Amino acid sequence: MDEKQIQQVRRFNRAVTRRIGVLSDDYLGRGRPLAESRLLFEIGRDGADVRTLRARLALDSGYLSRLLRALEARGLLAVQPAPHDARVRRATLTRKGRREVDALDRDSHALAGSLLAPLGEAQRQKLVAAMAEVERLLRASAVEVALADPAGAEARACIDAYLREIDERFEGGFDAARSVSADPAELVPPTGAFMLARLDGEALGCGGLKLGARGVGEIKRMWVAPSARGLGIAQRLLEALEAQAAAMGVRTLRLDTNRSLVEARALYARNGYVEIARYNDNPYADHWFEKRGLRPK
Amino acid sequence: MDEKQIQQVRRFNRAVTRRIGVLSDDYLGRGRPLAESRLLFEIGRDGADVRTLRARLALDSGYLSRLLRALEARGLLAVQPAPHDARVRRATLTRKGRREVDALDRDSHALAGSLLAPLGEAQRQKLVAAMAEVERLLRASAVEVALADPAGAEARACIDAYLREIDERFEGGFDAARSVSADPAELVPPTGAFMLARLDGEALGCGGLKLGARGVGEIKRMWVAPSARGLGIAQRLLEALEAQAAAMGVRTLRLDTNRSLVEARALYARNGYVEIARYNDNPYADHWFEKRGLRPK
DNA sequence: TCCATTTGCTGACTTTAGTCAGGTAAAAAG
DNA sequence: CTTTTTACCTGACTAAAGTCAGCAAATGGA
Repeated sequence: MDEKQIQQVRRFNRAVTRRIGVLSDDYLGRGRPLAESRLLFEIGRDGADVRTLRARLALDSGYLSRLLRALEARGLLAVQPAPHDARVRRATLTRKGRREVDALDRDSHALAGSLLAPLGEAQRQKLVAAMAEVERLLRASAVEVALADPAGAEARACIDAYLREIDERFEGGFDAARSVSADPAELVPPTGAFMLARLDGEALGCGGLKLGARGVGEIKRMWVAPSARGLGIAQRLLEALEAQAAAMGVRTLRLDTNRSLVEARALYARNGYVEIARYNDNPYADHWFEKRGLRPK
Repeated sequence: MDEKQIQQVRRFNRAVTRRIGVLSDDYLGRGRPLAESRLLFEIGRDGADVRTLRARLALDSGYLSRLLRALEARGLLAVQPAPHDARVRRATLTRKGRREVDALDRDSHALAGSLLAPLGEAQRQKLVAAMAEVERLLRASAVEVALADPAGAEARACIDAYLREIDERFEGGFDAARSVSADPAELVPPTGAFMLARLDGEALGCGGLKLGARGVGEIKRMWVAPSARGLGIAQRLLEALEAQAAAMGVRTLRLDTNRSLVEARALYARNGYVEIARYNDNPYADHWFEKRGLRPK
């Protein structure tokens, strides 16, 4: 990795945590402990389960409980058992609590404004654009790709979303029964593998690998959530699948795809897949690709 | 101000404080209080005066003293009177302290690397470029422009730097005695005004205003430190001087400039100054500008 | 039905961060 | 040669943040 790049990231970290960190502590403190402000903010207008809050704010159970009691005592929120499971408790803001959150919101707004205010319009636009880019790429960098159980809840959600999407995009829709199989049961060792991409624990992409005979494997079920496209996630899923395939003895990877999936074709072409003749009778496929010469690293 | 811009800044703040803020606290904590880590880092390999540390870290005198004692007790640093002034005390790292800072340094390096690692080279380059842009513009946004005493230490330093620079840049050098006067004494009310631009308390730009007869004022001593150019500081100094001039009854602003100061001419042209005939006998001036119709807002 | 697990709460801590009111020595000002 | 200011330190606080062990209710599976 380039040393200059790392130096720039470090300068950025220092500059931004100083400027923004300190400012937002001041702004959002509002005379109340920061942890309480963050908690109010995180509960938000719709309320939230205590366990969700614990996970999102990474707080100790005891500490969080105490914070909730303190805010409850001041009439900012109420905690009740959740309807579906009485062990779980749900925190909701009172009217007074919502007013407080509104005030926090205004402060956060003012903080953002105070960063932009000294700049001229041209500089503002540049700053905002650069911030959007940094945010986008930090999101991309936080995505984790890992092996997962294709029968698990997250995997099923991804696969369902994938099937719904191609049913919409393919001319004439899509019926899994008429296509080539890729059951969850096939996508586990020793007959295959399955990868999930997660951001902050939420699954937003997947890809499957199905092993065939004589060192040939097939890529199936490649999908990325629409909200997360353009972050290079498909690329990383593909790389992970290739590495996994190679480790499982695959030397040649194949895949088929529909003419409506333009981005997918571009992805495969970029990664050294070349178009070949039809190798299966999948009625939904219009293009067939192959990449030879995979090696375990 | 554009609401969308503010929303983007807020999203950025959230994303960055979550991703980077939390990460760097974890990384740089290293089992020791964060304040101590920051202090070690700030002392650095060359050591630093205690008062400098106090200013840079914005710490209470007593608190800082205690932090220094704690690190001293663990043999990480030594504090001695400074040679030139025995009230001032200078903190320097011991060998053990330097090893600690090296470790912190490695961690910070690793943190930066961990942000870049999941990305491909193209994304990395984009991220690093966007970070540099954000950092640059946040610096610009943190610059404060305010009236200052032109005889004060900071102002004198800026004016001296200005004179040295034009002595270098003008063909044949520059001799203040042969030019039009702009003594500090003239640049205070009621005969003038003086503005300083500061970043984190450090002066890095100035501009003077000298009042003449019949609502005519003259801009003098416009200068920005080379390290801070390209941030739009001159623009903000000029705007501040114009506002001040208008408030003091000026309706027409003039200035002269040397042919070697190309950026300055562009600045004035951009701001509605039009070139006029020679209005003084300054031997160093090659261009004369004027802006009419100033109004107090 | 019983028992392990999950979820959240309480009490009793510790550590970290930060503030404030003096006090002392050195240097600068008068 | 005083007086004032500067720079730093110490002691005595407080508030915020966080940790840990143990407990009790609800739940789900054996």
